[in-house]
Amino acid sequence: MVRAPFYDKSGVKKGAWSREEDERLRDYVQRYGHSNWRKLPKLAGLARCGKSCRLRWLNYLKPNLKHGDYTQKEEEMIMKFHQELGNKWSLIAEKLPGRTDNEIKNHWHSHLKKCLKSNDITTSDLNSKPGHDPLDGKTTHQFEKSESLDANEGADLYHILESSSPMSPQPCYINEAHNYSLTSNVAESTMNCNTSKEDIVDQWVTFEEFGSGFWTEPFIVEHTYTDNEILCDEGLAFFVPHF
DNA sequence: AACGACTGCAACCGCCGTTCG
DNA sequence: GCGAACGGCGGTTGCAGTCGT
Repeated sequence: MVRAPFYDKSGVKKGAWSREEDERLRDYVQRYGHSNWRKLPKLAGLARCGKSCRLRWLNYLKPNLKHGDYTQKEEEMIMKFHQELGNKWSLIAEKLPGRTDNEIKNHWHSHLKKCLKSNDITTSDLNSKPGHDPLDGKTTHQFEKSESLDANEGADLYHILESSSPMSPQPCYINEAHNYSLTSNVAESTMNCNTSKEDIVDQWVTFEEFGSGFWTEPFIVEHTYTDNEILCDEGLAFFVPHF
């Protein structure tokens, strides 16, 4: 899937990163920060160039990153923002917490571009119907899946967006009153919706209190949420059911 | 089972803007 | 003002895995 590791003529290592290199880089950045990427590999004992280290950190090692399946909401957001911003992947990535510009760009080229093309979506389609599924009634392999989720038109949606990777645990807050949790980076935008900060924070407990089964236990949805409850302005909320 | 075509994605490359001496 | 150093960004590439024949 990735380039095989090799050394260029100046002795700089290229290609796939090993687990050991990842650990070295993560340890160094978490301990000392990354004030100078150019000097970092030398100081961290890595045979990589600074750019490579920076890329690896931003796209893979940085905490709070999400990897893997995109939700329908995320895909809609990517398409909408791409219509507005063009190939400004870094700006689009800012709108999707946990996603990197590289990952969004890849996903766009491998999935969404084809969908958009085959469905012949126009800018007006995407902009004129905020909150409405712009691909309603169209069928591609990507969105047939989504449609099946929303089979009951007008009904509340079940949205479970994956949280951070177990490889990079982060503080996670549980709202006992509503049986879901919010990751810290989206709490602000969610609070703007309909709840005061105190209303939420007082009832949260930390992720550590879950215990070790968190990442292996299946999620059970006990409550449903509308689009508006989940998506507020530019922030995404990540819901985790209460155990 | 074998093989070629296709896909997905991590990583590389080169350009551009900013900062600093 | 100028040039070097650096960070950031978007486009592109390489290749393992998957799919189709």
